[in-house]
Amino acid sequence: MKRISKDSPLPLYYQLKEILEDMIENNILEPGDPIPTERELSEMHSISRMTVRKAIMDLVNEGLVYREQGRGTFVTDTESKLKYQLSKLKGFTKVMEEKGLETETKILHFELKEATKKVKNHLKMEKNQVIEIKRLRIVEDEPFAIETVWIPYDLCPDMSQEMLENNSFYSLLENKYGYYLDYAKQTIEPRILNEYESDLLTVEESALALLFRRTTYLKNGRVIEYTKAVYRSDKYKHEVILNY
Amino acid sequence: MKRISKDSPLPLYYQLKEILEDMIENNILEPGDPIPTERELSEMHSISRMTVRKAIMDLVNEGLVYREQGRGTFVTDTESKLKYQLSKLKGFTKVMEEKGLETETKILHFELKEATKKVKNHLKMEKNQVIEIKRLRIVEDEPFAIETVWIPYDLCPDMSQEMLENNSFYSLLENKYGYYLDYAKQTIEPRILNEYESDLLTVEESALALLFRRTTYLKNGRVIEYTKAVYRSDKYKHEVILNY
DNA sequence: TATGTTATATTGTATATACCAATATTATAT
DNA sequence: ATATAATATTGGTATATACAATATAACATA
Repeated sequence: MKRISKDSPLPLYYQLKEILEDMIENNILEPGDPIPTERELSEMHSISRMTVRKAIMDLVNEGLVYREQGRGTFVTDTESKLKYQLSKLKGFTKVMEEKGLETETKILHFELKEATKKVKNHLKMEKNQVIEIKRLRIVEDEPFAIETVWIPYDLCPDMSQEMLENNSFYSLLENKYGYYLDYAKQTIEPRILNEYESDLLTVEESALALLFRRTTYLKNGRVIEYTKAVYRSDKYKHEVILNY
Repeated sequence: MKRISKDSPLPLYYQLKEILEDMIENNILEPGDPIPTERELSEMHSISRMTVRKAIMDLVNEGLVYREQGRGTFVTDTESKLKYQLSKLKGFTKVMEEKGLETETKILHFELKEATKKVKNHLKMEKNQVIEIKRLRIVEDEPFAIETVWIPYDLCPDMSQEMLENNSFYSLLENKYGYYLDYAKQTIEPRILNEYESDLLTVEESALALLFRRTTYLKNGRVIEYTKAVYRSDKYKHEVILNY
């Protein structure tokens, strides 16, 4: 097992957090299991109990464990973990992956072009160049959604079709460009498919669908994408979790 | 201003938290403003810096303030507060109220009846009696949505139409019955209105709408309501915030 | 004027310690 | 066998202290 190093530049509480996260991730600690007590962890790793508490409180805030005074600290059960994760911003591929579904993406269109006024507005940008990408999302060999994404050219000047074919957009942003995602505003509307769309999605014309519009912000405040996506409604039910 | 009492049964950090929350609520501390430094608060209230930190860290986790090492602690700006609040479970009236819109509710139907199998399933209950309520939601004098709610009779045996006419459902649950709401699962689908619905909503027949199905859970794990609601889509755009 | 340095203020991390509160367990009395 | 009391365990609150990391302002120097 990983151990805590006092020489590491990482804070001690953070190292402990990682250790516990790993154990939960790898099911060494299973949902419902108690984790070692504060005093045990403190002795085990030769760090103070207060430092242990800091690590555990972080995990509580992240929803991985919960505490009961007098009883102990326990790994959150999967049901509640799902509840926690469902209101998070995640890419299409990742969402489907977590449901155990196989996905495929066909890029229908990849173009560097002048931004229309509307798109510029959504992207809150000065310059005029945007990358426009149209993709067909396929789940378990069935066409599922049509996405059109606009990205400010100056934020990803060397983005290519090939890169997108081999990586998810969000992972590119994080790993290649070093951007930190913050949040997205999304609106949902009902929609009747036009001929082009129903054709691509292999449903009868004028079928019902959901239209999502999403504007995604980086930590630095800039808009990194504006996306319009139509999801066929016969195969897909949009689900959200609302916490009180 | 409120002061901290060492004799209070409430923890010191909690009292400080309330004081700061009040100051933010009443705009004594405005969005973007720095709050007093940890050492200042520590001296002002004669409590230790660590206790001050605990109070502030709670506020950070609740999204009311954010911290920058070396600079200070600042009141979250309204934009981010909105972002934080939008993924919360709230009643219809409260949501509209916060947007500054006037609402009205007409109860179309209030009945104690046998639950159908589907409803029983959604409510995860043993007994058969449910209260079925149908309401027309009106915003700024325009019909907006039609809601049908099913509530397990045993959880609210003395619920009456009159009570609902004078209070919001969620506030009744909290204040009259002492139930604690936990979270809700909600699905969203596109829908074409039938004659009855389009009539009530005063839109042309077969207009587009959004159908929400919501199952709400209490802290004790029981389902308190199953709701189906159709919202007209010409006046209403459903908006959600996704955090990364 | 520009640039690097120093001082200062702020939050962040970490320890040691003490006692409190809630719960679980064990021992005891009936 | 069952209730009650005592004890141990576990997380919760609170203090005092020291040093690290970061940001800003003041200052010195080329």
